[in-house]
Amino acid sequence: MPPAHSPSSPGSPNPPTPQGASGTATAPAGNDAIDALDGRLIRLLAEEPRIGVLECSRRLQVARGTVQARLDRLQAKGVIGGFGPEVDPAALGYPVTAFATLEISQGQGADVRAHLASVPEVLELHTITGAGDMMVRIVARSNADLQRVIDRVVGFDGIVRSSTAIALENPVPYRILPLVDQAAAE
Amino acid sequence: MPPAHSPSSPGSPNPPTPQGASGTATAPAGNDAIDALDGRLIRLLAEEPRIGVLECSRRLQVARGTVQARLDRLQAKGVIGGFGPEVDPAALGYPVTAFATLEISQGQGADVRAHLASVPEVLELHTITGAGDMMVRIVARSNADLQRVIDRVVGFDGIVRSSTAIALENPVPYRILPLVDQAAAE
DNA sequence: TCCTCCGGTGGGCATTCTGTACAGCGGTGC
DNA sequence: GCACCGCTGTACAGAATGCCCACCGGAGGA
Repeated sequence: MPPAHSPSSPGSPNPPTPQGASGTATAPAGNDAIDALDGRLIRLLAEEPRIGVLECSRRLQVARGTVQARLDRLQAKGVIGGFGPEVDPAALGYPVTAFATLEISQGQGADVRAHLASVPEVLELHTITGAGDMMVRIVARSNADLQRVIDRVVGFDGIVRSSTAIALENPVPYRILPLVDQAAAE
Repeated sequence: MPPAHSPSSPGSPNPPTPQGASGTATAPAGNDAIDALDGRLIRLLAEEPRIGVLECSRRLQVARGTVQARLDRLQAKGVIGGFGPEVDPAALGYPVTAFATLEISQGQGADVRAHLASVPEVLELHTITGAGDMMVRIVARSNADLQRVIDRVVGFDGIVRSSTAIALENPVPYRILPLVDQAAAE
C-alpha cells in the first residue's frame, strides 16, 4: 500500500502523456475558494484517504507535482486542516450523544468556558444567539451515565439554566463533500 | 517526509532494544475499549497526522509491527474511521455556522430527511428528544446568505416550525482527544 | 500441570513512494 | 510585447511500506 500525502514541491516520475505542457486547467482563482481540480482532489482524498500523492495524480490525470502543489496550497490556505484520525465516540464506549443549551449569568462566560473545556465528554462548545447563551455537544456511556455527565457540566456557578436534547438518530452524519462540490462548482 | 499509516502485518526494521521479546504490555483488553498504547497512538496521530507507522513506532518506543497491528485493529473495530482530510467550511467561503431546530409534522420524517440531505449547506442532521424533532447544523456565506439557506431548509412541506441559533464563537472546537485519554485510562 | 494461542520483538528484502531539482510550454495580466 | 505563474515530464537518492520468518512469554483452556 502506498504512503501518504504531504506537502512538497513539483517534479515527478509519473504516468504517460506525450511531452511538453499538455493539459492546462483554466488556472485556479487562487484568490479565494477552490477550483474544480481542488474539489476533485478533496473528494478523492475523502473517499480513499490512504492513497498517496502519486496515486492521486494517476486518478486525477494530472502530474504528481500538480497534486502536491495543490495539496500544499490547500493546507496553506487552511481549507484542509489536516488528516487526523476520525475517532468514533460510540466505538470508544460513548454511544449516547446529546446537545445541551446553557444559560450563563452575566460575566461568568470565561469561567464557564474553562469549566466546560475541562470535561472530556464535552466534544464541542459554541456560544450562540437566541434563548440560550451556549450550546455544548456531549457524549455519555449510557442514558444513565448521561445524567452524571450533565450534572458535571451544569454543576458550576454561572450556569443558571440548561436544557438537554438527546440525539436519537443521525440521518446525516457530519459531512462536508456536498459543500466542497458546491464551492468548487461556483 | 515519511509516508503514511496503513494496515498490514508484523515485522519491522526499527530502533534498538537487545533482542528476543523485551517489553510486553499487559496485553490489551481486546474485548472493548482501548488500552494505554492505543490511546497514545491515537493522540500521536492526531497531533502529527503525517508521520508514518515507522515514525510512530519510534516515538512510542515499540516495534513497527505492533503499531501496524494496533492500527489495523483500531480500524477494524471502528474506533478509527479513517484519515480523511479535515475541511474547514470557513476557508471554503462559509464562515457562518448555525443550528436550527425543526418541528416536523407527523409522518413526514422520511421526506424531510431526504430534503435536508439534499441541501449542501446542511452539514449534519440529528433527530432529537425535547421541544423540536430534528436539529441541523448549517453553514452560510454570510448572515444574509444564512437567510437564503434557512429558507431553503425550512421551505418544505412537513416542517411546521423552526428556530435558529447562530453560532458566534467556538470556544471548544470539535475534539475527541480528551475522551480518548479517558477511555484509555479506564 | 502442560500445552496452545496470541501479541510483541527483531531482522531482512523487494517494491514503491516521497522529496527535490530542473527545463519547457502556454495562458493571464501588466 | 514581456514577465509571471502554473502544469507537465524526467531523474535520482533516501526512506518507508508490505510481507515473511523465528522466537519469547504471559493468559487461558484441557
